[in-house]
Amino acid sequence: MNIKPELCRVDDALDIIVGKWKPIIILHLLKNGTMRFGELKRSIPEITQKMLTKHLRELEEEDVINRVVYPEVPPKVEYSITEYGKELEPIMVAMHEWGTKHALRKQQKTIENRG
Amino acid sequence: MNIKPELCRVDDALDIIVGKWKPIIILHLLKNGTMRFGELKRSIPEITQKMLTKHLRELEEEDVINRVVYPEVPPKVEYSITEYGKELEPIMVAMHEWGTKHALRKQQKTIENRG
DNA sequence: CTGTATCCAAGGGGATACTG
DNA sequence: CAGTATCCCCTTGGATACAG
Repeated sequence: MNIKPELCRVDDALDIIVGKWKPIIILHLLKNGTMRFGELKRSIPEITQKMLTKHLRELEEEDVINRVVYPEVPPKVEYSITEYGKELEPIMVAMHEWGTKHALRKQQKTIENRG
Repeated sequence: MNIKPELCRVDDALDIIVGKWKPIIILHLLKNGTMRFGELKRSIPEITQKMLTKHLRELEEEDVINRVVYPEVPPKVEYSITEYGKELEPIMVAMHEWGTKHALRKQQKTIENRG
């Protein structure tokens, strides 16, 4: 460990990533590049409009995503990951991998306790 | 991106890491290996006893740390990172690095807006 | 289609006092 | 020394209705 705990910036990263649906929003945009509001909504069936809007605004505020409004009727709004936001990918991958192991581990523990 | 958003396990990792003082607790134990309760408390001056206890219990529950009680008076309790918990280090490092950039970026933005 | 506005419940976290 | 026990506030997020 070469990170000094007192000087650590882990929380700065967590502040951006944490939010019930933020990781999955980021993953969708990392994967697809650009998506419309409704497209995201359909990709994440459980999310409410309110939370999708709120999370998107917060991610935009932190320069993780871009928001482009087309002045049409009906409205069309496209969201895309920024170059900067793309740098979150290694973190996502590392967490996904650790999370996969962890889920497996918990599952095995449950089985042991049953037997 | 080879992670399918619908099958993503990022949240499983976040569930373990998120908590006001959890990252810093993990970093201290990654760095020092083994620490006593009071030693951790002194290393994180702002934390309350209640939250330190709560976070330590949760991390123990997830096998990220070990808790060893020495039956002495006064009591002595030692916490240490598990081998499994050590696997969180790459995530911590990745988040710290991104977080450092992000903090710098926000700082520059503030300066721009002042000018 | 892409949002706002409002109300409400759950729980995370702080302050403080007490204990074996 | 290493915790518990209470009380209390604030934020997060869900449900629902409305709007340009």
